[in-house]
Order: sequence, then C-alpha cells, then structure tokens
Amino acid sequence: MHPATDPGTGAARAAPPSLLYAIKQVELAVRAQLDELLRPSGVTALQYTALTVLDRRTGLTTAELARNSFVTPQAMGDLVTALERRGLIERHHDPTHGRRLLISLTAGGRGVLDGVAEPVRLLEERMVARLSPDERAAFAGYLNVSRAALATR
Amino acid sequence: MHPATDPGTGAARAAPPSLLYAIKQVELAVRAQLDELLRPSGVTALQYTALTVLDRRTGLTTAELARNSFVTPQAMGDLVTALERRGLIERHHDPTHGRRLLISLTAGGRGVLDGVAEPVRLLEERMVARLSPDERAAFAGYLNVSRAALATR
DNA sequence: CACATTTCAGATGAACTGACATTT
DNA sequence: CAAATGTCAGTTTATCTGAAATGT
Repeated sequence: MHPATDPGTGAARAAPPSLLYAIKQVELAVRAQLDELLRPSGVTALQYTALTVLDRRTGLTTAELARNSFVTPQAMGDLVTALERRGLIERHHDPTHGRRLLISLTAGGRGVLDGVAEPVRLLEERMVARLSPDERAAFAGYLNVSRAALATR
Repeated sequence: MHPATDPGTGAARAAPPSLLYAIKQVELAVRAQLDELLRPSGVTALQYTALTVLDRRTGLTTAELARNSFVTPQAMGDLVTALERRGLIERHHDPTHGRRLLISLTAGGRGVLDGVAEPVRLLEERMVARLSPDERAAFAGYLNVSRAALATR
C-alpha cells in the first residue's frame, strides 16, 4: 500500500471521485443524527426539509416541491399528504388556476419547526465547529454552486 | 419576498440552518443523476458507494461497513447479500477470527466500478465546473472536516 | 389538442426493530 | 458472562412506474 493522500485512517488504492463520495458521507451522517433528533417531533428528515422549504417559499405546489427535491410528483404527493393529514400544512386552490393546490404551513407546522430549531442549530454548529465564519460562508457557497450546476441539466 | 418577520417567540425564522439544507439539496441532486447514470450497470447509488468503500479498504466486515455508513448492521447485511448474490463481492472467514466475514471485491465488482468511472467523473466535473482547483480542494476539506466532526459522536 | 397538476393503484426497494445463534 | 458479529423474521416507509381525471 502506498499512502499517497490519506488524511486520516485507512489505506487508499486510487483517488476515485472524492467529492461525490464525501458529500454522500456527510449527508449520511447528517441524516442519521437528524432523524434521531427529529424523532420526538414525529417528522422524518425529508419531511423536515420540505417544511423548511415551505417556510421560506409559501404557496408552492406539490409538483414544484417535487422538482425542487429531484423526486417524482407522486413521491412528493405522498409526503405532502402525510404532512397535511397531520395538520402541519394546508392546501388551497389557486384562485387564478383552479387545478393547482398551493401549500402553506399551518401554525402547527411552524410549531414543529420552532420546536426543533435549536437542536438542529446545535447539530449544524457541531458539524462546522472547527471552521471559521469565512470558511463556513465559503462552504455554503460551494454547496450552492454545486446545487445550481446540477439543477440545470 | 417579505422582510424578516420576527415571530417574537424566540426562534429565529430568518436564518434557518442553511448548511444542513444545502448539503441535503446537493445530495438529492447527486443521487437523482447518479441513479440514472448507474441504471445500466444495475447497481443503486448506495450499492455503488459501498463498492467504492470496499475498493479502497478491502477486508471490511458488514458491521464495519454499517458503521461507516451510519446504518444498522441488518440494513447493510441486506445490501451486502445483494452484492454477493450478484457476484460483485465475496466473503471469506477471517483466519484469525472465525466469526468475522471479510468482504473483498471480485473481478466483476471491479469491472462495475471501472465501467462507470468515467461517467461518474464527468458528473463530478460538471458539479464543480465553476470552481477552481483550490476551491475544489477547500470544498473537499470542509466536507471531510464535517464528516469527522459528526462521526465522533 | 397539448400540457401541467393531481390522484389512484400496484410493485419494489430499503430501512427499521426484535430475537437469536455463534464466537472471542 | 459480556461484547461483537452475523442472520432470520416481520413491519413500516418511501420510492418508483403506469394510468387516469381535471383544468388551462
């Protein structure tokens, strides 16, 4: 084994796509701890993500939300139905377009977000504890650039 | 866009956890396109990830692989069984420890990795096309720091 | 009619919890 | 015996594909 560029434990053979792998690893770690953290509130990590999107951009449709998350409209439909049944969101017909159903958070939905805001903030803080404010900003910028590049496909 | 509406209830709505959200978004985009890209080879994005881990660190057990991916040993057991049944990996008893089963890639498993290496590389290249080499290195560094911070829990 | 949105109906994959045998 | 590993069983979620109804 020749240790070429190994920042940690374990030997390496070659240098496969490290960025895709690293992103997956971080996401796995985040999701595992986020699921645990969210368990008392009864929402999954994906439902939580959808709620945060709706918190920032009210009046989205299920189809728009699906495109935003790179899943099929049917899959997002199931998620939205679950959130609606639990009273965390509500849907009303678009007055200018009878078919579309615009989604908005309910007070209950906002309550869930408020209830977990602090633990979630602590999780993020723990993740980037060793990064300076400038580095955190650069990190966020890289993620946004990557997301934008993959979305224009 | 409406100005920041202070709920006055203590929770900060204006600044949600942007990093966790951004990571999830990038991962969703990557997974959607990786799944599509891998479809001809017949492996899922998660199976592919496991194969790349085994390519770099041969002789892992299912339990170690599970900890690496933050899932239960049973869930990883299902994945490993599927890979074994398709002849992409094989398991042999640890000579120094009769119970452990050490996993290694087969020629078929390496063939799958080699076959998708170029399209995967192109996907990663497209993702970071607008970042300089220095920025890409910094990006990878931030991801590794984040992963390490979350793993030491 | 073309197109987008929503919904319904299976089928499948992937994860979990719980239990248990085996080995160090 | 305690701890770790592997496996079996059952269940729950989440996603997909395909099809259809509705509305612009």
